[in-house]
Amino acid sequence: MLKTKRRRAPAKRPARSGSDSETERRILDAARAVFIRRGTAGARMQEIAAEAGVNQALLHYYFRSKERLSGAVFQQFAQRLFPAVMAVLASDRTLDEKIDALIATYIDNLVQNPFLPGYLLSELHQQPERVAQFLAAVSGGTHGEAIQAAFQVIGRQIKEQVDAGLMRPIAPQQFFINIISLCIFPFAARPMLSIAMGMDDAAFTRFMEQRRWELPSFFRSALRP
Amino acid sequence: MLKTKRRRAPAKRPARSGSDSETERRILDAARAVFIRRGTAGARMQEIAAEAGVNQALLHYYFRSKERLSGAVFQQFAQRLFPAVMAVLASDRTLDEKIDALIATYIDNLVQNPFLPGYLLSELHQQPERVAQFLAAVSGGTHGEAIQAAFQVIGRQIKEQVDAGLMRPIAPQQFFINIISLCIFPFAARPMLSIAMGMDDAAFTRFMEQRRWELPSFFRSALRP
DNA sequence: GTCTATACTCTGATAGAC
DNA sequence: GTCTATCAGAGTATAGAC
Repeated sequence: MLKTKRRRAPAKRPARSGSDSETERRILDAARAVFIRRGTAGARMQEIAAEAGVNQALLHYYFRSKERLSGAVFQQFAQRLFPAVMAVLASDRTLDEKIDALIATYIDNLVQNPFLPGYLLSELHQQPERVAQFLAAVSGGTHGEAIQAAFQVIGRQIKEQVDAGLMRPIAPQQFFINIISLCIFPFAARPMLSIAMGMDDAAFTRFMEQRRWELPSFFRSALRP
Repeated sequence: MLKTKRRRAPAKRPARSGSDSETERRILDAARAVFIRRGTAGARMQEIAAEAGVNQALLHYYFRSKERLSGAVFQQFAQRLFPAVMAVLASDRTLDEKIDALIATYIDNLVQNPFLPGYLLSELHQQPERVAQFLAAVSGGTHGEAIQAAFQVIGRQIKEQVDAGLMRPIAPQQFFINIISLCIFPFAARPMLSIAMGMDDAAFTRFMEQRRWELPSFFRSALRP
């Protein structure tokens, strides 16, 4: 006998033309919360339904499948931080100003969304198909050209500083990754740090406030000639 | 009618007295590989069995449940890097020597286990019960006293340098987290970086070689007065 | 110790009433 | 649009032969 085809054909979908319905928004909010704390693989549709205060069938009515729902959530999260960072990189500010702005942008955003790094890193680590989705989400059709262009600008600005004897040479990639490492890692590793250093929530908050203040000079100092 | 009790009572377990059997080792190797690439929630016992070249029943013969198998794997990974780092922190080297040794220890180990950070961060992020297990694994009965002691030593060493006018002041926690951020984050974020900066495997390797070489002076420079 | 066959539970998804 | 009831498949775990 034949195995039944894995899943049925697509069917009607809610109009979605005008504004998203209140219910749809509630479901998305709940989905964000649950996917972020369990990861896509560990999340249960039932838990999302309960958190949204609706029943499980409605999730499928609005989003058709767990796959699509998790995709929608990932998409939103992937776009959360990137545009602001790109705006800074591509702006016409000086390199020093960009350093300050990058650190402020990252830390201020992540204090609002402390679990974003853990979620995104986990998803990208565990689900290779997310990689393409991430690229599409962040580059919005530009195929990463904007990113490469931004790096060229940074590279030029670094060279100017180096030639003027104001900075030691560093590859733009190392420059950028040093900044985001210092900003993002403490959030991604928060559970580990909480253990190793005995930090409760309040201590972590104080720690990040101090960090937001000290990082710019730490980083600039590192690049003095 | 009664619902049957969730799971049966425990039963016999393999002797495990002497050396681990060849099969048990093969299963653990396969489990490590699968858990690291799918995460605990996303891993399938069947995939582990296939990768080990045995069948699924054997996994339960040796490890009784997915829960225990994943616990054993997590335990091993949690201990992988920590002892070496603690040894450096607690040694009687100078602060400068410790900086070099920490960076070398982290990067050399992670080059061998590039997916370790992503796995550990994901697990700790998604499974709160892992937190206690992690603490137990890394502190091996010392209840974190060794960690706190190591931080006190670092704090004292920093103070000596500061008093001698050789270093700008920094909290030991910020000092340590700066180092591990710069070392660990690029591995944890490798999928993201590969996209954003168009790095293939070879490029990433070159990038980390350069980094291993440059980070010590970058970091020391950051702390110059 | 290792295998095959199977029991049992969970979970995503659908049908159909309202 | 929303709910209840239910299905079908996936997934873990066990029984029992060898």
